[in-house]
Amino acid sequence: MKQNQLSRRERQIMDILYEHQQLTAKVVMEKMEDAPAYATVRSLLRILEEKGHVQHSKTGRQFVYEPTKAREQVQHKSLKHTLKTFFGGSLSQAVATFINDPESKLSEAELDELSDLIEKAKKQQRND
Amino acid sequence: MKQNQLSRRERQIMDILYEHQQLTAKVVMEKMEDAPAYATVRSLLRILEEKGHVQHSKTGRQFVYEPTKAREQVQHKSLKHTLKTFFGGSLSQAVATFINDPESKLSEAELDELSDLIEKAKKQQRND
DNA sequence: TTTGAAGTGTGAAAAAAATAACACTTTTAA
DNA sequence: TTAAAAGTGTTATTTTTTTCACACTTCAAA
Repeated sequence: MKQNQLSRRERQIMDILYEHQQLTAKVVMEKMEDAPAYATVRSLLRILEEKGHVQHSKTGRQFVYEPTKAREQVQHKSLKHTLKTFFGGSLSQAVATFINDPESKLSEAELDELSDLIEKAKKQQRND
Repeated sequence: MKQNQLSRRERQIMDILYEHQQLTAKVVMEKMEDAPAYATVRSLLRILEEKGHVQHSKTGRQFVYEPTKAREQVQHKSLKHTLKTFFGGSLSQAVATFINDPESKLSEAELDELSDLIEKAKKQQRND
């Protein structure tokens, strides 16, 4: 089976693992929406491991699972997909949506950080 | 079945529809990776319509499909999910990743647009 | 040193998803 | 005005996913 074609449950678990990096089957289960039985979660983790998406290490008698690919390798791809699908590929459109959402409430610190990033990028560009 | 629990193929088709807004079954098929038979794509579209994710109108004898929910209603949610899963919920972390990627090559115009957005957000915040 | 608590492994049944054949309908152009 | 081209609708089969019961293993403490 192809790498990217995760099923619904597989995707759900991978997202949880990427968010938290290292978890036991039990904790994964607790974080799942509409969680199935514990045995089921373990099965899914084992399948994900067979497919090479996940690896485990032992801590005492427990298995601790984590994604095999570093978050960094996946995050950019995921962001790009969201931008492509919903924002015509435009980062600024996405930022605008986010900023304008009353829920998001960016802190002043975060806004400053953003300014810095953009200033740096502008300078970078002038030097090319 | 629950709204958000789209299957792999359903998700794939919805993404294509959100990206392009209005498409016939044939064009959806062309845009699918590992596309199945035409009949299959039509079936999936009909299922998505039954579930309320998609609607169609007739143009001549063709059906033209589009998502029922406006892109705007969904895009923010999608972005938020990506930020949560891969960037600890931080917009600036995501922007940083994107800017630093050599592939992304933001235009000067886009950088300016971003500056503006952030300036406005800062002013807005001071007035709260 | 044994028993039970807390883990993991296996395999098979049930449910859901994916696929496509075939029947039906509408349009168009010969 | 008819036939064939280009659509859509239905339904059944196959494949994949999801589920979990039960067997097995390991550790810890009585």
